[in-house]
Amino acid sequence: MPDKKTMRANEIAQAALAVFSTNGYALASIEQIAQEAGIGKSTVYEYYKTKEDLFLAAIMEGAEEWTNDLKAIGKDTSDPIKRLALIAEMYLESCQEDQKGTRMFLEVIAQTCLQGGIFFDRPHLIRELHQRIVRVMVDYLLDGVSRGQLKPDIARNAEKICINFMAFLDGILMHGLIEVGYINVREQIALFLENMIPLLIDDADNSQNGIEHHGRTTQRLKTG
Amino acid sequence: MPDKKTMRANEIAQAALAVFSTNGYALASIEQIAQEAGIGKSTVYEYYKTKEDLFLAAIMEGAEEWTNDLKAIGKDTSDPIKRLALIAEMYLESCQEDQKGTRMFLEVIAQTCLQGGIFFDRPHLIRELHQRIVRVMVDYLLDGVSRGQLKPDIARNAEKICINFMAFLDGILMHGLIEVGYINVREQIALFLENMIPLLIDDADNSQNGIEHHGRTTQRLKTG
Amino acid sequence: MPDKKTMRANEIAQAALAVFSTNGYALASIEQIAQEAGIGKSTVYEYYKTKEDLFLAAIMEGAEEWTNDLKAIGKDTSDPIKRLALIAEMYLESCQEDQKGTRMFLEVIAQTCLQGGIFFDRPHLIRELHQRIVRVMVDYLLDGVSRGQLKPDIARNAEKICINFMAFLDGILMHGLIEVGYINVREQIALFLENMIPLLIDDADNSQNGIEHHGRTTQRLKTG
Amino acid sequence: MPDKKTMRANEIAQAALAVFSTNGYALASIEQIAQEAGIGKSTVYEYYKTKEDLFLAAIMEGAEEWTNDLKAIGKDTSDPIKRLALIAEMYLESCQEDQKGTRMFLEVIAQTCLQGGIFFDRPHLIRELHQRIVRVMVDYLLDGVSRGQLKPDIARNAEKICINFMAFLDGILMHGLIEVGYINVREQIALFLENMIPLLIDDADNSQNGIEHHGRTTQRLKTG
DNA sequence: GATGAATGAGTATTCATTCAT
DNA sequence: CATGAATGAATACTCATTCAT
Repeated sequence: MPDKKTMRANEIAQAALAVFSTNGYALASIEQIAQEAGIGKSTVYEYYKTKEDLFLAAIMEGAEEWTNDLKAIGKDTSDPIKRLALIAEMYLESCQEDQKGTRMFLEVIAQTCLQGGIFFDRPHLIRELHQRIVRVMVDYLLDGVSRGQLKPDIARNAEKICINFMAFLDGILMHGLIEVGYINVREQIALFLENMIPLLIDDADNSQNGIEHHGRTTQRLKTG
Repeated sequence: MPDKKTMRANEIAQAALAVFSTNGYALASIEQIAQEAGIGKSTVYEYYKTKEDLFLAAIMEGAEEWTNDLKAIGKDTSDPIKRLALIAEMYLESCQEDQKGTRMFLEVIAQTCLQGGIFFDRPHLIRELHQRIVRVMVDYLLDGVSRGQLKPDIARNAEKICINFMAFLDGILMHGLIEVGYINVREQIALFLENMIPLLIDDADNSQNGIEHHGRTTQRLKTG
Repeated sequence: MPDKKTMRANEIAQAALAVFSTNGYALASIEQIAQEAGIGKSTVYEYYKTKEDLFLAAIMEGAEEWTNDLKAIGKDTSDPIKRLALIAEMYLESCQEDQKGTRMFLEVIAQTCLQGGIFFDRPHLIRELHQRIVRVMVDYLLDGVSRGQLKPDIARNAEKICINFMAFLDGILMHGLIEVGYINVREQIALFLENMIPLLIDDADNSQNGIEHHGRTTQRLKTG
Repeated sequence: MPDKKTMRANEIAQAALAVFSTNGYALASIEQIAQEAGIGKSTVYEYYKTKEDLFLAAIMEGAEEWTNDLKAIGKDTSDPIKRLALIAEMYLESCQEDQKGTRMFLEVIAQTCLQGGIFFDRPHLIRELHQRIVRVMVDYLLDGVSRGQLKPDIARNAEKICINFMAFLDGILMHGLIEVGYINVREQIALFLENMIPLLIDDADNSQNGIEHHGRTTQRLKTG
């Protein structure tokens, strides 16, 4: 059970996450965050030494959530294809309402590669987060292979496949952000999965491994 | 032959593009841009009324370049698959040295979807740019179909396919930005193309249409 | 008993009044005002959102003082002629030392009628102040009439008379400002009063109403 | 006949007068003035070394006009009372349309008494202008006296009377500026004259000196 | 003689951060 | 522990003025 101090710190990080993801790091002000958290401006500094620290904490908060959601998928189903679909669904949801997820991703990249950005000279922090997430997804694939649900030869490429998958998801969400109403992100993802899945599974083995027909999986995505 | 005023304006936009893509909009100062352009701070204001205007001009400058490069590919070859590979190559190059392209893309998205961002309440500006680029790529696909080089039934999905392609490319470049040295973007793209190409072509027709074997195409990507 | 915040705000407004009346709105810098108030530049902005706001507050501060002084005269004496003399005296004093009063009046007019001035498109703010002052003076006159000290037929013109009186006072103070040492404002006002007073009083009634001889009143003005 | 250079300089001064009187010295920009004059910004500097110089020239231009108008009145009539009325009329007109006159007066005072103002440390320039104008008016009065149209004993006070008259006129015009629509400047002036005139003339002598009845004079003012 | 182009000095305003209470 | 108050550093933008052509 976390002590009071830690709980308060988390509340503030949550508020910060909301504000940072709405306005971006540069345009977000400590005052705004304090208001969002319902506390005084200087109280923020009792918990975080600098705005950078707070941003970092907010990122960690978000990454934690994200990783947990990702891991939860592993418990929901053991069908690797379903897992991919659920991951896609998770990404989709992250941009459905407030787009918090995608926006933070954006901000993280910006702060990592822009000179003067927070992570510009500590890219390892981000790299670690990134790899933690990749690892979970890779494990899903390898798990599928070891259960005989996925083609054995993808094991070799598992990491690349996952990275490409994530890259696509992040990319399409971003394009969705700037083309709201024009690009139907859900359909785009469904199309992607439709093409991707056959590459992963050994069709001959499907019926024998208790994997349900994946037309449904992607169908579900398409119809929301 | 552009007049002096226009040329100078372009020079400044170029300098701005460099600084904005390095530091991002918020952290870039007019002074920096002026220095980069080798002129005085207030001279910038002789050509652009506000920082926002300048950013817009820089974006347009970049988008123009980008679209031209994209269109040039159409003249280099009429093989649609080669065209895709060249597009991928073009994206790759954009992040190889200075990453100007990807960074500006990042900044544009941020300024479009962040509250208080420059394009937040004029998203049409960006949408138009985006669609202009999509259209060129779609034309390449449809061209391939009409020449019988690509499967006829992709025509229906041409736009979605292109958007997914772009989304992936943008996504992987970004991941590449934060995982420099760890992710080999070139290989990731090669893998993506390897899987994508068979979906586009009608294998039976290959030999008859003078399309060279695409193993080579992706091979070239892999080995740089 | 005003709270701390209000008191500080007043202090700053006082300082602003001093600086604005010395340098005028355009030439006064926030930094100067902050120095005058003995605080940091940005502290000013904790109390006033903009320079305009601060100017407005300073004006109100000044107007408040002015109106209070004017009203105090009503308590000092009930002789309407004496009241006029005291009003004149008050104006005189306002330009004797630092000329704060006249200068602010100048600045207010300028900001009201100059395009781009602060009050140019909200003249009602100033009009209200103006009328508040006129009303007090008019009341003095009407009071004198109802007590039988002034001619009954001036009641009809009371407002015009007051406005002319104020106009003259303001005008002569201004001329005094640019002719320091050459124009003796005190004597000019005395002359004006000398001519004005007979128009207000019913000479026949003087002795009966306990009004002292007004030669003295104006005499006092002349000799300071 | 003025050479080309002088004429151009005058044109510019005229344009400056227009802009300065509209926006005030501080808010007027050289560019605006250049535009008003239909020339390039830097051309202004061919004729006037600094903005201050230009303002000075504009003032002189205005003062010249003003003095000429004032002197013209002397030629229009030899009736001193009529002259006063015409002077009042002249002031009135100066604020009827564009209020150029009053605004410049305002600006001159401001620049004279505000620290950092143009005339702050060369008040003699303004004093001289002022006195030139006073002198003309004084001459009118003395002329009236010497012709027996005005009371002999006002000669002693002639200057004071004129200054008070001017002070009033300037004052009422200013009040008119901030109370447009509420104060009827014309009526206020008429009232002032009504009270002033009897102090100047020896009623008994009127018929003998060919002065028309002055009710008409002020009447004309009242009805515009 | 006229001007387009360039610029430095100046100013309002914002905001992360500190500190006394 | 929480915070109101204070502030310095940073930055977009303006404008009088200069100068080469």
